[in-house]
Amino acid sequence: MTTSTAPDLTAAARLFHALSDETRLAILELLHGGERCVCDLQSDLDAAQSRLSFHLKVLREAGLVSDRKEGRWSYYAIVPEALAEVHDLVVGMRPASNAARQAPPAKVRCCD
Amino acid sequence: MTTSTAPDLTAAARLFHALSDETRLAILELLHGGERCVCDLQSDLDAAQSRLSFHLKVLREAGLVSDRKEGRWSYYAIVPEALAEVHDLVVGMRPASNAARQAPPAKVRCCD
DNA sequence: CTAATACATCAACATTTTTTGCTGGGAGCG
DNA sequence: CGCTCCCAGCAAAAAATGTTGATGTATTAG
Repeated sequence: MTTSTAPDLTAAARLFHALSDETRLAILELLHGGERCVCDLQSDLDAAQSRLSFHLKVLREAGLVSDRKEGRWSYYAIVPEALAEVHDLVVGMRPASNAARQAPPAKVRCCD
Repeated sequence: MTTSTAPDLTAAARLFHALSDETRLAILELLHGGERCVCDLQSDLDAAQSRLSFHLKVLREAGLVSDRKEGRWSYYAIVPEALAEVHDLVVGMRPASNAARQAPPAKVRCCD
């Protein structure tokens, strides 16, 4: 109820930040089809291993992907819940449909 | 459906980047209720004018907000279409529901 | 055990992004 | 006009990011 639409800007910013890089979006795109190990991504994206590791870490810390170790491989996958959260954030931003023009009326001084 | 899921990562990254900053998210939150002039934002966010100007520029160039000049004020407002675009991007990322585990099967060498 | 593979992590750098302070222009008031 | 207010833009400093190469640690093969 009182839960105004102020859902922790910091967390939101972190999520969007994780999505704000081409390499990371490319990774997510590859993960779209399902789990992948780092070396797969490495060859598909033709990116240095340490670079991928870095970006995967960002995605992981943002909660957007999960990692699972099996033998000597690490499999990464998208965390649907995180995307759902992003989804909700975006939806929550839409102006109240007919968002009253906030009446910029007879103002003489703006900031008092 | 030739619409491959590769909708220009660059454009997507640019949009998400604009959303990846707390100040900018705070601005959007204020604009949620409708149009606002810069000085309103300035007092509400307690941020330096030039700082706001900078962030508003980022949001504007990303197409997320529009600006309208009236008298000596500049009113900014959310561009719903842009949010819709972001929305679509997020939706398009969801793994194919039961995303086949991509079968990480009997591998001996990973990257050939 | 030794060697090779799959990854994470670290330090050093190059780049980019933000912040801050200042300048200037357009708009309205007295 | 002269003055004040609103706001964009720029230069320099500060902070955050991404890249690269090297090193370290499990895990598995021979």
